[in-house]
Parts: sequence; C-alpha cells; structure tokens
Amino acid sequence: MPTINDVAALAGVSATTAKRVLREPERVAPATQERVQKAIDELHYVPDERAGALRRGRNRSVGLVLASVVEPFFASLMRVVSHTLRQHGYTVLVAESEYEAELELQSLKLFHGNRVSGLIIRPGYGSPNLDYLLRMRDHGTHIVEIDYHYPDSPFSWIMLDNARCVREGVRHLYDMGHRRIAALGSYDPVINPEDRSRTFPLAMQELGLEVPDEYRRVIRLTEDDAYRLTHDLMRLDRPPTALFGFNGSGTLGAFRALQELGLRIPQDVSLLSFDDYTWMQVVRPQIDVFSQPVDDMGRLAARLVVSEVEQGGEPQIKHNVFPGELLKRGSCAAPRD
Amino acid sequence: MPTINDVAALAGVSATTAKRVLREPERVAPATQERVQKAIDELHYVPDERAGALRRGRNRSVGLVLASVVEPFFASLMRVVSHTLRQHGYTVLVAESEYEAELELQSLKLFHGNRVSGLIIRPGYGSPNLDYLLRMRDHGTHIVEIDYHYPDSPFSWIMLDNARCVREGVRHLYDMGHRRIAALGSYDPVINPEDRSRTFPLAMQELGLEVPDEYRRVIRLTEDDAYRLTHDLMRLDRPPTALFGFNGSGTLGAFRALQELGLRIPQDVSLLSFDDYTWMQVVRPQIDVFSQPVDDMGRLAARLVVSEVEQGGEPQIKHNVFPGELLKRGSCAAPRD
DNA sequence: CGCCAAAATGGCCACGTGGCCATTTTAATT
DNA sequence: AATTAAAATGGCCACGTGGCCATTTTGGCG
Repeated sequence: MPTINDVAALAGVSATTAKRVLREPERVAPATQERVQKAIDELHYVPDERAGALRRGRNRSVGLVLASVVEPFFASLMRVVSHTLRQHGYTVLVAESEYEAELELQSLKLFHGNRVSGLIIRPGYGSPNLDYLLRMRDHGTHIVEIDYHYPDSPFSWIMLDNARCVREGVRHLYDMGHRRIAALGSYDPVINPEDRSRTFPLAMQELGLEVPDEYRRVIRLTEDDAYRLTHDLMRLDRPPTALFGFNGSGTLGAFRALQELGLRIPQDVSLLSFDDYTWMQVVRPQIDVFSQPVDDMGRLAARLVVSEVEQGGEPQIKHNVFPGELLKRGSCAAPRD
Repeated sequence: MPTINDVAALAGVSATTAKRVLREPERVAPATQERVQKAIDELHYVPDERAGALRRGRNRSVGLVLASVVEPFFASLMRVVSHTLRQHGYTVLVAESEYEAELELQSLKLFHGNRVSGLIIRPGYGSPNLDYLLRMRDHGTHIVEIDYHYPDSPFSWIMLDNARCVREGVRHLYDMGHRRIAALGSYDPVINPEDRSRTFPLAMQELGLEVPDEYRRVIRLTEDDAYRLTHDLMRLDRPPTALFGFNGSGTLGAFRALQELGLRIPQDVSLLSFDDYTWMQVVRPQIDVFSQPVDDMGRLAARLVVSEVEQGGEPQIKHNVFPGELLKRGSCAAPRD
C-alpha cells in the first residue's frame, strides 16, 4: 500500500510538499503540483484515514446502532443517516441490537474501540448499557438517541410524539365502540423499552378502560413475536376486539395470524398500527397507520451529530419531537357485539 | 481518552507489562495482573483499534456495499453478514449504491481510505468501478462479490443460480399457456447490471418466444421504477399476460400498479417473482416466488472474507452457486385468451 | 549586483499501539 | 552462598499521518 512518502519519492519532493498538494495546494508551485499529482495518480495513492484520525485526534466516523435492520423503518433511517453523513465526509459503522441488551453492549464496545466520534443509537436494554453510553460520552463521543430515549436522558434525542399518537389511536378505537383493546407488546425496561407500550395503559385509563392482565405480555418488536402473541390473544375467552401494533413488522405478524385464524378485519377485529409500509396499502383491507417522517428524523440525527462533533466543546442537548399522522384506511370499524 | 500508558502509570508498571495483561496474561504475575486489571477498570480503558490496526498493518474491519438497504433481501444479508463478522471480531462499514455507479464509487473510496481488509459487495455499474475494485485488490483488500458478479470476475463470488431460476420461471409460465411475458427490468451493464434480466430474453428464445421491444425497458430494481413500468406495460395495445419480477420490492410496485389498474391476479395477469417476503403470503392471491437461501449466502460471504484475510497470501478464488426454490401459491394461472 | 521579503520547500515529532529484544527478579539447585 | 535457568518486567521503535517550525529559493527593486 503506497504512502505519501512513496508519492514524494516518485515525484522527487519531500513528504511535506507532497502532502501539501492534497491539503493546501495554493502553497505549492504549479509545476510541482503537477508532478506530485502525477505520482499520486500513478501509485493510486489514497490517504490512510486511520493514521490521519490517530494523529488529528478525531475520527471521521460515526456509529449507528439500530434495533433491527430488517425493520423497514430502521432501514430507511439508516439510508438517510448514511447518506447525510457521507455528504459530510463521514464513514458509518452499523450494528443492530436485535432487541437484545447483550448485542447492544457488544456493538457499543466495538464502536468505542474504533473511537467513533459520534454515535446515533436506538437505545434501551437496561442500565449497564446506559452506563457504557455515559462513559463513551465522558470520553468524548457525541451521542444522539433516536426512536427511544432513556428517562431523563442526558443526550440529545429525536423522537416521534409517541404519547400523543397512542392517545389518538386509542381514542380512534374507543370512539368506534371498542373497549377491549390489546397492544402488541407491553413495556419492559430491558426486553421492550419503548414509549408506545408505556403510554398505552395510561391512555386506556384516561378513558376509564383497563388493560386486562391476560392482554399484557412483554415481547420483542419482531414479526414472529407479534404473530405468536396475536394467536394467543385471539384464543382467549374474552379476546380483544381491536389490536394496536406498535411497529410495522409486528403488525405484519399479527395480520398473518389473523388470516390463519380466519378472523376478518375489521368485522371480527380491528387493526391499527405504526409505520406506513407499502404492503399495508396492497392488502385488503388497507391498514390504518401512524406514519412517521423518517427521512426528516434521520437527516436531523445525522446533522446533530456532525455539528456537535465539529464544533467540539460541551454538547448542546437538544430534544426534538416529530408529529405522527394517522392515516385512516379501513382496518378499524365498530366491534360486532 | 485513557491510553495503555495511563493504565501502566496508575498500576505502577511499564506499558509493556500493562499490554501483556490484555494479550498474554500468562506471562504476568497474578498480583501484577490484578493491579493492572484494577487500573483498566478504573479508567475504563479500551484499546484504540485504529492505532493497533495501523501498527499491525491489518484492520479488523470489512466493508459491505449493498444495492439498497431498504430491500429486505439485502437487509437480511446485512444482518447475517454483520452477525458473522462480529463473531470473528470484525467491525462492519456499510454503504449502499442505491443502484448508482457514482454512489458505489464514493463508497469504495471511503472504504479504501479506511483500509478495510475485506470487502463484500453487490457490484456492477460499469468498468471504472471494476477498475477501482481491482486496484483495491492489488493493494491487498480481499473482495467477495455477492448477488452479482462481473463477467469473468477475478474475485470470489456467491450467487443464486439465476439462469436456472429464470428458465424455470419462464417455463412455468409457458406451460400454463403464456406467450407474452414481460420482465420487470432489462439488462444494462451500468443502470441494471443483473443476471436475471440478462438471461430472460435467452430463456424466452429457447422456447421460441421473443420479447417485444416495447416490453424492454432498463430500470433500477426499485419499487417505484417497477410500479411505473407496470403501469406502462399494461397500457400497451398488446400487454403482457404475465409479469416476471426480478426482486421483491419491484414486485410490490407491480402489485400496487395492477391493483390501481383494476387488473385481477391471476385472471387478468399472472405475477411471478424473486424473493420470498412475508407480505407475499398475506396478499390475495399469494405470490409465486423463487426463494433464496439468504442466510446461507451471507454467512458464507462473511466466512470467505474472514478466512482470506486471516490466512493472507494469494486469495483462493471460489465461486459458489446456491439453488433457488420455486414456491407456487396461486399468482400464476392460464391466460384468459 | 546585492538586498530582502515572499514564495516554496523541507525536517521533525507525536498520536497509541504491537512486536521484538533487553534487563531485572525469582526460585531451584548445588 | 554461589550459580543458573526461568519467570517477570521494561525499553524502544515503526506504522502513516498532521501540525509546526526551519530552511532554501525566487524575483522584484535600488
């Protein structure tokens, strides 16, 4: 692998002059520039980013920790985050927690070892991991939480207005006459750290409703977990008349389970969800959803990290809330009885 | 950020001894080990991977360049590749080409600058990019192609048996009586470099059929492009009686377009696809697809790269073909006329 | 032709680690 | 107590770059 010294030797100049052609060419005589450029082209020299980062003390790389890259919401987030960061000259290291504390911690360690200068993370999964994040912050990593944030989080974060959406969703179902509503997932700080399931029982309570214990189960927000939960819920003696899915993949699992059980939507059971995925428009009935401005959220996350990293100093903590929009399409209707 | 020297100072030993506690503890006296470990814990010391890589001359990181992280096939691939690489202690840098030459080249440059020791790539998009890959290889990067490979590729690759699948798919439709079959995408070395669309006209020819010029259009393999193409195809004077989608997202776009046009599947038009996505089982009719063993392919890609990187020396070029499986579900039937 | 400021070029070191060799300490043996 | 091998510990340098300061060259002017 050629270094700047090889370039310098080939061009017959010092290493310093060769470097200058890349970073401050106005200080190099045109003829020399040309000679050095020729050597660069000939050797296909590309500066070693690791060595540069080591010397300059700051990496041009950012870690991105998502819950699941298979969830289209996160995939879209990754797309826009990567794209924005790349425009600013940053490399992106990606990892997913797969909704598990252990994997999340592994990813954090890996990224910390790589000295990422920024971290965009969908966090959760318990206080040991929060401690690790705090330590990374103390060591100079700029951290932005997205889609979830620790209670009293000391980091900047970007969130959907989940509480508002959940209340609006529960109200939507309540107004149609639903009283037995089940959520696909109950809150748990480690297994399922997530604001929607935390708000759900409160929103129910505010309307004078209770969530029966038999409806409460802690699951990961995966298609399979939601599929199994739906099967179990609908086989109860008093099954819910409406299901509220908290993410798109979970709703897909629920939809599949309902089909298998021969239950019609919305005649036998109503279905409401988060995340506006295309498949929800091609199934019948189409699914009522809260859509999220993913691209705006991702772009902001990337920009926040870049500006924090580049200005240096104490990070300005910023909290950003985006609104969700309820798209009504026909998967919710009055309950039968 | 603490270094090994800080650890050594705190523990009252030399840097060499401190390092040894991490890499060859059997050479350090138990009492010293304990003291150093305490210092490590206290300072939360984590070795700087960049400095290590610089010194040792080899990075423990691998680049992954995909066409689109929003395509679930690639998302799954990313999941299993990341997971496997992490088990081997490697960090993954991810980028997507978004089906464009320029973005692919940008990603390659970024990764080359980061001195990734391996690269797993869904390549394509013209010879300048191939040249760049060759140069990276000459500089010691171990490259594995996946899902597509350049003709006469000098790299190891992992592919589905696309030619066989396309022939089987065309035959499947032919046997039902279809003669006017359109593919969602025509081959183009830069815009749409992809084996399925390259094989398609050949497979048709072998059955004595021709693909009309008006069916041939070069598109990117995205939902939107396939959506538009489907709209246009079905409005022709002699529209196809069957559509063959070459990837899952494209088929979703086509499905949506057919719905909008009020065309029934399979009565008015048959639909056949690659990639077995869950939504294809919950729409009516369910979609006939070729499923790919994504996890096996991804795991193998990761292992190939790791073994090449770690054994060093001249890479053993290996070509691996995986079979696709046709799942017949009801989206294909005899044409009406 | 000599002077001098500006332009152009060069030298040197540190970033944090890994690998190698050197030195000191320990404990077993005579 | 002297000898010696093994165990334990330490010193030093290079990886490729960025930043800083030092030196040489150039060209305009009297």
